[in-house]
Amino acid sequence: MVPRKSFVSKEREGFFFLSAQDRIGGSRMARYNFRAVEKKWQEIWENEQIFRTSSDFSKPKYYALVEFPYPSGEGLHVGHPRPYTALDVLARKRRMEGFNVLFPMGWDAFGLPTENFAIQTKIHPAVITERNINRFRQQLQSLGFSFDWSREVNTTDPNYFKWTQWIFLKLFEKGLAYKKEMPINWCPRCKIGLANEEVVDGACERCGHEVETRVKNQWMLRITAYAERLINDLEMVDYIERVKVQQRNWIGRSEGAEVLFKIKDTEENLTVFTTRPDTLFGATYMVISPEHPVLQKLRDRITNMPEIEAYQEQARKKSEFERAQLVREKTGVRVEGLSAINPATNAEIPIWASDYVLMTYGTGAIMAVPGHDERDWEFAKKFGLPIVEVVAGGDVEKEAYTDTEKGTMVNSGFLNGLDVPTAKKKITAWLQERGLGVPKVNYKLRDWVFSRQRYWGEPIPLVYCEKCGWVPVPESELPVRLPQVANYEPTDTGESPLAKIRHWVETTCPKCGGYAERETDTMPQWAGSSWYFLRYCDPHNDQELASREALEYWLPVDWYNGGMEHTTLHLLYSRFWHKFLYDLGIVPTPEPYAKRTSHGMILGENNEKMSKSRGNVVNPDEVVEEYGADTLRLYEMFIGDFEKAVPWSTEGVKGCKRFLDRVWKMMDMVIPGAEYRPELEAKVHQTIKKVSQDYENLKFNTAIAALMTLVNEVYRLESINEAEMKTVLLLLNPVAPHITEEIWEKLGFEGMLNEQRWPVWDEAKTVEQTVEIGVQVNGKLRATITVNLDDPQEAAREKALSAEAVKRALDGKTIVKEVYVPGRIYNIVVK
RNA sequence: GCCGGGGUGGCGGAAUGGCAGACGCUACGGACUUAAAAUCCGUUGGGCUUUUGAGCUCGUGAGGGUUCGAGUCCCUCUCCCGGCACCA
Repeated sequence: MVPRKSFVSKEREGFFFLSAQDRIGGSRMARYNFRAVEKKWQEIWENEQIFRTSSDFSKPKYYALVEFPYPSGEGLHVGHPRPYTALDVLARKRRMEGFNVLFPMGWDAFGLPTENFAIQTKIHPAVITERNINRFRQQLQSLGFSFDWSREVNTTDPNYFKWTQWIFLKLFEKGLAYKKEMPINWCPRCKIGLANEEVVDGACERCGHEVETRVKNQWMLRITAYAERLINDLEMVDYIERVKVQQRNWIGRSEGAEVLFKIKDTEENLTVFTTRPDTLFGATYMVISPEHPVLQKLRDRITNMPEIEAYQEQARKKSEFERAQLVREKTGVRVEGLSAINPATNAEIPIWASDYVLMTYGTGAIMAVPGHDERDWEFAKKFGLPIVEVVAGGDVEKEAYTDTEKGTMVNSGFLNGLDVPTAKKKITAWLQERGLGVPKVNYKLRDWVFSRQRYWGEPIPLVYCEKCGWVPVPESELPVRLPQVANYEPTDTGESPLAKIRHWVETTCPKCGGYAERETDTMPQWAGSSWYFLRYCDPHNDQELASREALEYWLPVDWYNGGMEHTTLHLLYSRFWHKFLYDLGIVPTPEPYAKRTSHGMILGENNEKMSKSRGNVVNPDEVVEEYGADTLRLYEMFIGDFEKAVPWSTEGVKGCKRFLDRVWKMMDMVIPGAEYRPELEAKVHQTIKKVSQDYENLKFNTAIAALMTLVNEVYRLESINEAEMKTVLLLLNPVAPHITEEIWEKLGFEGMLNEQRWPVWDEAKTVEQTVEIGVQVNGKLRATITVNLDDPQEAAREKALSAEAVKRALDGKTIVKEVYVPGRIYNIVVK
C-alpha cells in the first residue's frame, strides 16, 4: 500500500518521533494503532483544510449548528461530545451528499465562573479565558470533529462584542431597551441580579443560594413586545414537540378581557384582567396586590392604613421562594374605606389586598369569583366572603366549579342559560359597548432583565449625561472595551466593579460634549449567544455583523441541536433578537433556526448526574487515550436513545472498540469485486437505507446496530468484496472518520474517503427474495417456514400446513379462516 | 394541579398492527495459549417437560376493549422522568 504522494512528506514530518511500535504498520495485518491513525488524519484534515467551508455561494448549503460551550476551567466532559458528534455525523454526511456545509464552533466565554476564578487568583479573566479556550479547542480537535476552525468566534473578543453592543444600541434606539426601577431577584452570595429564568426553585441557578427580592434600576429588554410572534411563529419551524410546548408554556399566552371597576365615591378605577369575563356577575369582591399603586394614591381615604402597611412590609420580606413554596394558606387584609362597583350587578363589593395577586402579571388586581376560581374560593372561605354561583353544574359551597365546557350560566342577568364560551363573547361585547372593558391577551413572559453588576461581560455602550439623559456611544467608538483593573470584586452595594474605575466611568457626552458617566452594568451571558450563529456566517467582517450576502446564503440554520436547559432561555432570547434584526432588515429570515433537536444527558456509571462532587465524572481525554477518538465517538452515538439521558458504561466503550477492531480486521477478508455479491446484496442495500435514514432521525444507535449486523454477516461469510467494503466504510465514516479513512487508503481506494459520494440504496434490492415467516394458529406462533416472496399463497399454505407443530395444533379442529401476509405471517384460525 | 415524555431481559436498548427482546454489554461454555489477557465460536427472558430431536407454557407497569393477530390502536388506572406552577 503506497500512501498517496502528497501524504508521504507529511508522514515523515509528523510521525518520525513516534516509536516504532506506534508507527502505522505497512502490512494489512498490523494491529489497529488508533493513536497513530487518528493523529495522522487530524493533521491531514487540518493541513489540507478539508473541512473549510467554501465561499462558493452557488452550491447548495447546509448549516449545522451545535451550542458553543462555555470554556470552563474543568475542560470538556463526556457529555459535550454527544451533540457535537451527532451533528458532525450529519455534517459529514451532507458534505458527501454534495452540500457546502457550515459547521462552526466557538466560545461563549463571558461569565461568572471565570470572573470568580479571577477574583480568587488575581489573574485577569481574559487570560483565564484564553487558557481555557486553548484547552477546549485542543480537546475538541482530538475528537476529530469537522468544524471549520477558521470561523471560530469568541464572545469576549472585542471584534465580536462590538456587534453585541451594536445590536444593543439598535434595541435602545427602537425603544426596546429601557431602564426601570424594579424588584429583581438578588443573589446575596453572587451579589448579582438574576433574570427570572436564572432562579430555580427560589434559589440561584449558579450557586444554589436562596434568592431575595431587591429593588434595582435595571436595563430591560422588551421581549414581551415579541411574545405573540414568538408563539405564533413556532408554527413555521421544525422543532421537536417538547421544545415547542415548553416555549409556549413559558410565554404563557392567555386570552381574556380587561374590565374596569369603579372605586366608589372616587374618580379612580381598578382595571382587572380576567380569562373568565363570563363570571362577572359572580365577582363578589376584588383583590389587589400589596404593591398596587392605588393603595398610595388613595391612602387618605383608607381607614386602616397602618394595618395595610404592615401587610405590605410582610409581603416584601417574603422572598419569591416563600411566596411560591409556602403552603397555600391565603393571607390578606381588607382595604377599609374603599369599595368597588361590580359593573354587571352594580353591587358594591369590598376590596382586599393579598399577596396571592402578583403585581407583575396582568394589572396587579383581580375580580374575585369564588364560585368558579379555586384560589378565590379558598380566600373567600377563609375570610367569610360571599360565594355566588353563576355557572351551574357543580356545588360551589363544596368547591369552585371551574368547568368551562359543561356549565350553564345562572344568576347572571342577560347571560342566563348560555354556555360559557358564548357568555364570554356576549359579556365582552357588552362591556366594550359601554367602555367598561376590552378583549385582552396577556403573557406570563416578562421583560428580560439585561443588567449585571459584574466585570466580565460586555459593557453596555451608553453614557449618562445630566442634560441629555441616556446617550448611546457612537457606532464609530464601538466597541466599548473593559478597562484593565486589579480587582474584580463586586461591591456590597450591588454596584458593578466598573463603578469604581473612575477614569473609565468619567467621559464626555457624545451629544452635548459635557460631563457624562458610562453605564457600569454589563450584559448577561445570554447576550453574546443570542446572535453568534449570525457571526459564523461571516466571522471576520469588520464593517457589519455579517454581510447581507453571507446571511442570505446561510440562513436559516438548517439544524440546531442543543440542550433542553436552553429551551426557555437562550433559544427564546436568540429568536427574539433574530426577529428584531429581521424587522430592521438585517437578517433575511423571520426565524433563525429551521430545525431544533435536543440530546439527553450522559450520566455517571452510577446513574447519577455527572459531577465533581459525586466523583463520577468521566474525562474524554482518558477515553481517547485508552480507546481512541473513533471509539469514543462511536460509543457516544451507540450508547442509547440520543434524546434520552443514559448512564456511562466503561464496558460499553470496550464493546465499541471491539467493533472497530473487527472492522479493521475485515481488511484481511477483502476480495476483488466491483458489484455487491448476490449473497450480500439485499443486506447491503438494507443497511444503506437503514443507516441513511437513521442518521437523519437521530437514531444513531440503530444505525450502528445495523452496521454491526452487516459486519457480523461478513464474518460469517469470511469475506467481503471491494464494493461491499467501500459501502461499509462510507456508512461508518461519519461516526468513525479516522479509522475508515485509514482503511480506505490502505486498501488503495481512489482519493480520500471524505471526498466520496454518500452511497445510495435501490429500494427494489432491499427486499430479500426468500424470507422466513411465522406460522400462527389462532395468533400463536407454531412454526416458521421459508417461502419465496413470489410464491402464490397456495405454496405457502402447503408449507405451513405440513409443519409438524402446526399439524398438532390443527388436530381435531376446523379451519375457519386463513390470513396470509406475504413476507410477514401465515395465520390459521381454527375452531 | 396543568402540560409534555416514558414504563420491554441482569444492564443500555430494538421492533411500518404481523416470529417480542435486533445490536451491544454482562454472565456462562468451548477453541487458541505452558498460563493469562486479547481474539474467535457458541449459549444467555422466566417456568415446566424432555426419549437430548426438541416440545409446552407464561411474558412488554395493571385492568378492560378492538382485531385473524396488540409492546404498538382505544378506554380506565398506576408509577417514574422533565417543564410550568397562587399567572387571575
